[in-house]
Amino acid sequence: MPRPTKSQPERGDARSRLLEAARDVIRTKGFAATTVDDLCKAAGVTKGAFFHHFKSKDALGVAAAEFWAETTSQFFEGAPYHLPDDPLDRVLAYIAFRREIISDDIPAFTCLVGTLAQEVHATAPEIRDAAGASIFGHSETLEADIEAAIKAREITPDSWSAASLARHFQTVLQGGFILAKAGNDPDLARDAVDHLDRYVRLLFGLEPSKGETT
Amino acid sequence: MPRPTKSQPERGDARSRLLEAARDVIRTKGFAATTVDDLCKAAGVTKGAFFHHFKSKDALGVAAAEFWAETTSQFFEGAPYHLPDDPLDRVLAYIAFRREIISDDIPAFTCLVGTLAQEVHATAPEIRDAAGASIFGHSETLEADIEAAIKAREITPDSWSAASLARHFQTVLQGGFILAKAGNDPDLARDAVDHLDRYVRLLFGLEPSKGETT
DNA sequence: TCAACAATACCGACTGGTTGGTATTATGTC
DNA sequence: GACATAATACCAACCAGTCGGTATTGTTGA
Repeated sequence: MPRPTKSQPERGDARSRLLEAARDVIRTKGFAATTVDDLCKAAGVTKGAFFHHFKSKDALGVAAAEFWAETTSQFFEGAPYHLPDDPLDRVLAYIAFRREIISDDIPAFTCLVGTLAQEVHATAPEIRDAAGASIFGHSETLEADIEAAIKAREITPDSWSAASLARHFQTVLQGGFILAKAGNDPDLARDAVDHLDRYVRLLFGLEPSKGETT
Repeated sequence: MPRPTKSQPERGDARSRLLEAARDVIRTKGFAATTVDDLCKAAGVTKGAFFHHFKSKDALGVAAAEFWAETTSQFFEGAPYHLPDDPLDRVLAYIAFRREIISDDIPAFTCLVGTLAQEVHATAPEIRDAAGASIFGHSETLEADIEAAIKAREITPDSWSAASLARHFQTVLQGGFILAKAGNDPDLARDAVDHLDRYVRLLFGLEPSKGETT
């Protein structure tokens, strides 16, 4: 008897299938333009299943943001940029990693919660706050390494903090995603990350990296 | 006989009233969540007027992006950051100006075409391209000053160009808008601009600015 | 071990309201 | 009266959400 495959829906996984569908469809079409039927079709479930697991479309939006926070934090926890002994090397490895995972498919590398926050910031506070928690929660995971790098490299920030710089990483990434979408060109996101790399090296008094051709 | 006021609609201005309404409503609710009736109500016109001037909702989206491009380019042409004699001073004055115009009302200072591009990048190429033309058209207006600053300050960019740095200005601004929305706090956009200011000063070998408290 | 029951998961037809868009008519201007 | 502009009335498609019902899984007690 063959084990059930992932594409063959199995009883009990409708909720997670819907969340995965939401992650993919909303990044492509946006939240408002995505219908409940779109999500059901993409997940291979019916409307009954949808409203069994989520009391409204907005509730799915919140759950999708939370799902994104969980899955991405696991993904980044397991990523190799934590390996270097030197904290600044870890910070630069994070930036290099973020550059590497920019693929050719725009919806595949852009940020669900950035999209959600942009779209619903004034109309659906619960979704906005869940999206914000994901973004700022992730930036907080960078603060310790930045703080350690400041100490290890013996620099004295003029008027910025580890927390502020960590948030700026997200700023540049989110902005890079917008430009990539506007220009329909993933290279624009890569350019953004290259400038971020250069900024951090300048802040810490390092030589510029060689590999970039912005 | 009193002159007609702006709030009293006059024959012939339905189109521009709709474009102004689109600018304000779409920045708040997003494009997909904004209905044609929303726009008619905000503009004080009827549906007949809407579809007289725009053959579809998407056509209005394109026109709104073009309207944004026109009005913002006029706004920035008339702004005082062009006054300094030194080109790098003009570049830094641009950044300072962008910081100044960040108000407390998020929809009032965020970017219509960034919102549009994010939302419709994969579903409405005409709107996306009109939005992209606005963003990249604006960044191109900065290139001459950056280029002149490179020459005047006799620096040799390691692997960046004036065009790439000009685009990065838009990256940081767009990203700052996303974080401001996600955190529901305009200060997050101001922090982004402060980091951009610091980056440019570092690139050109200047001392950090004093006034910031990021 | 197994019936009896309960809880959970899921299905899909249906509904009431909304949406983008159209057809027709009215009005002001040259 | 010809033309652009704009108001009214209307429509078919679509939307989020409901509801009655079924299938599967879990629990309980003898």
